[in-house]
Amino acid sequence: MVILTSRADMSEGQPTPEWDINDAVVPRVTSFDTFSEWCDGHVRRVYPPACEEARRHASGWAMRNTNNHNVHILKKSCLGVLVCSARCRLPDGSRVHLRPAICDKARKKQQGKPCPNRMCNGGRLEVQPCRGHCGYPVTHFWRHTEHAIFFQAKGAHDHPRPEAKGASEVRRTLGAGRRVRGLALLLAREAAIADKILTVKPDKQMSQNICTPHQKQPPPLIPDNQRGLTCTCGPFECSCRWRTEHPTEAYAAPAWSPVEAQGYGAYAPPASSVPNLPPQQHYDPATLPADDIFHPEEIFQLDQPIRLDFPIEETTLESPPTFADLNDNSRPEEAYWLDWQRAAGGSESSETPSPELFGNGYQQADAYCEQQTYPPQMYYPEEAHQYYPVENTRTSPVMQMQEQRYYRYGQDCGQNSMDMQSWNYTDCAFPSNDVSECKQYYDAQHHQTMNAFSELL
DNA sequence: TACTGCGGGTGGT
DNA sequence: ACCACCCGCAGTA
Repeated sequence: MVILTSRADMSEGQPTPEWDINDAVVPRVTSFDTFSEWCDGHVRRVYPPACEEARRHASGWAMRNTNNHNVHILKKSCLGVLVCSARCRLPDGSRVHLRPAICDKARKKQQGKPCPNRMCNGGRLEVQPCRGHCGYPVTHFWRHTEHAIFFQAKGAHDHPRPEAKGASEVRRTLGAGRRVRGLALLLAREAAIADKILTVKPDKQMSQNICTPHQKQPPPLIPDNQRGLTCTCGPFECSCRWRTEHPTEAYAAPAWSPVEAQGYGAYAPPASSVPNLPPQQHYDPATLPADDIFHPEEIFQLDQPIRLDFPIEETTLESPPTFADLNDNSRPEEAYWLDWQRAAGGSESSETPSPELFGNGYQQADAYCEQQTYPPQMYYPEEAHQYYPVENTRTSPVMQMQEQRYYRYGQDCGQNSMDMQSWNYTDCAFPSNDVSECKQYYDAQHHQTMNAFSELL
């Protein structure tokens, strides 16, 4: 069995192999990266063939298959994130960011549904498209060889992370049900959800997925930096639960303006560092009332026309259509649902606050290709050590440099290392005549990254 | 019902 | 030529 090592362990002092997903031949590697489902920025990774997540081309981002007419390279493009058209805020200051359905039909059904946030005034769900790659959606590329699975991401997501895939899956899996009552039940269900994820779908962990089994850890139901908090107020009423995660400044962010909210702007993605997760809180799922299952995706099943624009009707203003209202619901359910998506989707992202918290920290994403900010803007300088690791650096596994073996679409062939493809910045989607421009920008940003990083060390 | 991968096809650059 | 994107199909869960 191949012993997998994290890149952090092996990158130091090692030459960086250069390859591009489109290279005719890709290097054969002996060490692999740890799987991360939240890759952001221009990232290259190599996973072992046995890595289940890699085999499934898993991603925390909502990636849909894109036909690139290349049977050897699977291409996926980011669908963005489902947000509230009113950019409403939860009590903790964060915003709604759900996972868009991959299926076009299902995604269209999602759009136009009332924002599940009861505190939202007339907001409706809409897809915030990803424009993180030169104005186009971030793309992921997967390429399989006999000995490795190559992954390459192009572009930096300019939107918050959607809820993790597991959240929506679990909601679906849990099936129809009714309501939850009270915080204890909410918490218990959170635990049950995580338990379900870890037991029923062990290969679909939402947190930092590490291919090495001994490194696999369950996602925290409550982020580490919140775990110490205990309160008895409900998630929507609670004003303390999430506070430690977000500095006060986050709440001083200017109110969202429709004019300037065409997008969230450049999103500073967190590094996918492997958190040291404390033991899970344990709740016995068996204690959950079987008929009390909350069914959040009901909001996507509402039989109402899809609205591409979101006119705010008077009645809407007076009585905002919310999930609770539409379902004769009480507050805790929706609170829980949002809490749920935060807990599930935020298992890793909770390591870093959702970027919408930062308000003016966002940059306008209108500049062509300028949202490719490397490094990500430091919203929390004090946590720079956490944010700056390898995720947005050009990374690659260590190769055997002595006897390079290359694959030509699966064919194994020996090759001199001098023939290695160099990183020629064609990973930028610029047309060929714009590559140099992109390269200059990339170079500048890369140097910026290194300088900033070295200062932090 | 939705996810996923595949592939034909279209339109823009 | 390359790109994003649309659509339908089939297999799967």
